[in-house]
Amino acid sequence: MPNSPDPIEILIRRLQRSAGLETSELAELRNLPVDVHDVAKNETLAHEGERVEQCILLLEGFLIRFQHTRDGKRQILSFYVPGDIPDLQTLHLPTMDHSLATITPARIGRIPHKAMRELCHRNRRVADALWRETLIDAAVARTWVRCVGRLTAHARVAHMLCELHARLDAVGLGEDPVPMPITQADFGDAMGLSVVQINRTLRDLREEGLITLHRREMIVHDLPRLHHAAEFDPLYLHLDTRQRR
Amino acid sequence: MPNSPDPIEILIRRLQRSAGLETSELAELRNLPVDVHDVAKNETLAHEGERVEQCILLLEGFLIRFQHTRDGKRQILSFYVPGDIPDLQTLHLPTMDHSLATITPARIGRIPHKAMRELCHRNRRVADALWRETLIDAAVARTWVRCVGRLTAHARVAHMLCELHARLDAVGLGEDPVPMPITQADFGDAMGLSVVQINRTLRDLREEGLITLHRREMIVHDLPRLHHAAEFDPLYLHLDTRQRR
DNA sequence: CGCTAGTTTGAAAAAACTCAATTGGCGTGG
DNA sequence: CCACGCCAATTGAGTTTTTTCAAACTAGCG
Repeated sequence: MPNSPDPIEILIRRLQRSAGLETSELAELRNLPVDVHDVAKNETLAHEGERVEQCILLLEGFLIRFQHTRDGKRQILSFYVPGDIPDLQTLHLPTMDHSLATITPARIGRIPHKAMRELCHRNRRVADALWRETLIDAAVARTWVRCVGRLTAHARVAHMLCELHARLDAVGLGEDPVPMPITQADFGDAMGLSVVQINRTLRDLREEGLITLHRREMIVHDLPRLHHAAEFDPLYLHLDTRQRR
Repeated sequence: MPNSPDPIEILIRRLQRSAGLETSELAELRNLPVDVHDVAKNETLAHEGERVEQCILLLEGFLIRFQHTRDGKRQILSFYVPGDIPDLQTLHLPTMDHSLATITPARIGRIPHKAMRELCHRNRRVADALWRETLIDAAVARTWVRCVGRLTAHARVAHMLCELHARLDAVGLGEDPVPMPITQADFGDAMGLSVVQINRTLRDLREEGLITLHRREMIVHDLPRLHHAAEFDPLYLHLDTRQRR
């Protein structure tokens, strides 16, 4: 795996999306202890019910958060892309109410809760920036509910692709071809659809000239029409602080 | 409408679920300015896209949070019961990415963001307790995704009833008959089902001897079997800090 | 070169939706 | 006090969407 940039710089870039932190605050962030690991594909990083003592900063690769049903079906609740902190909520809810797993080989940084809590208590602006990150994570989950509950299969799949594209774009991975190492089975478990339905929907989207998915990469042929098909409004991602709409 | 207890006491009781705040911190909370209003049924309190400057503390009645689809369908994202703070996330994401409305006559307290932010910056334990509340709200949304995405209609409806029961019970409203002023159309919009399907599912649950819904009240005949039918595990509500499971 | 994970397709079955009509409860105005 | 009107609940029936099952196909990888 290629050398990543300094993990803390990835965190800083994320928080600077909204926070406008000062030099002294950046210095504090740079003092955080980060334990970097490489993890294979399909490894579970934290199990539902488990109590965790550190947060994960995703440096490279893709993660999913999921729950199971009694009959063994899986519901994916979010995808995580580089720069995300998938379990930041454990800072105040240390018991996992879902599981976290890799879907690609990944590089992660672990930061102990203790260090993060101390930093938050020393510096309210950093705390607020982190709080804000957890709120965006929540906004994504809410919009996911609308997507699964009320959109057609066609719009649902398009919506997920729009969201992933927007979030990847925000970390500089939005240029064609966009990395999209997500199997059709994963898409199905994310949108509450069967693999068969996902396959047919992706074929429709391809035949409409919106996107092509091939070899773990996506080419977006017509983003405005894809957005329209998905009823996608990026407001809920709160990607910048400037007022929209 | 009958006189409520002091609004701030309702907030304090909520935060004390987990926080164990000290006398001085309670005094600070009691200094928060709260503007109490009565609101009629079916009033929208905040619209998607709007920027808000205060938080709402729900004192009496039920609220919903929802989004629309292009063809006018509605997806309810959460129900709120007395004691909840339905838009606490606006403290750091002031632009609403969904709407908030009453489904019953309600009494609400409005607390300016400014006062809450100042309190949070003076007192990190209060800030952490509020942060934790927003994280639980997020956990509820995530579990809602699993519910809508992967459970059968039968389990979905049962799950929603379990959640409402558990949350109402946590604020002392869980004794039979449980207040449940939610129409079948609302249930449908919440679980991504049609009214017809909700009606038939509720009939099934009644015929199985699990619950009776009548005149805006619910009687729970067999809570353990209802939990089982719903695949309900209250872990995600993080209702107490003691370790479960 | 063969294995495996993932994709693709067809066809029948199941779940849920829509449409349409009816019923019931309750508040309001006469 | 009763009739009307409205909102909500209920039921039947036909249709649509999506699932399930089964099988074939493809591509990367050891």
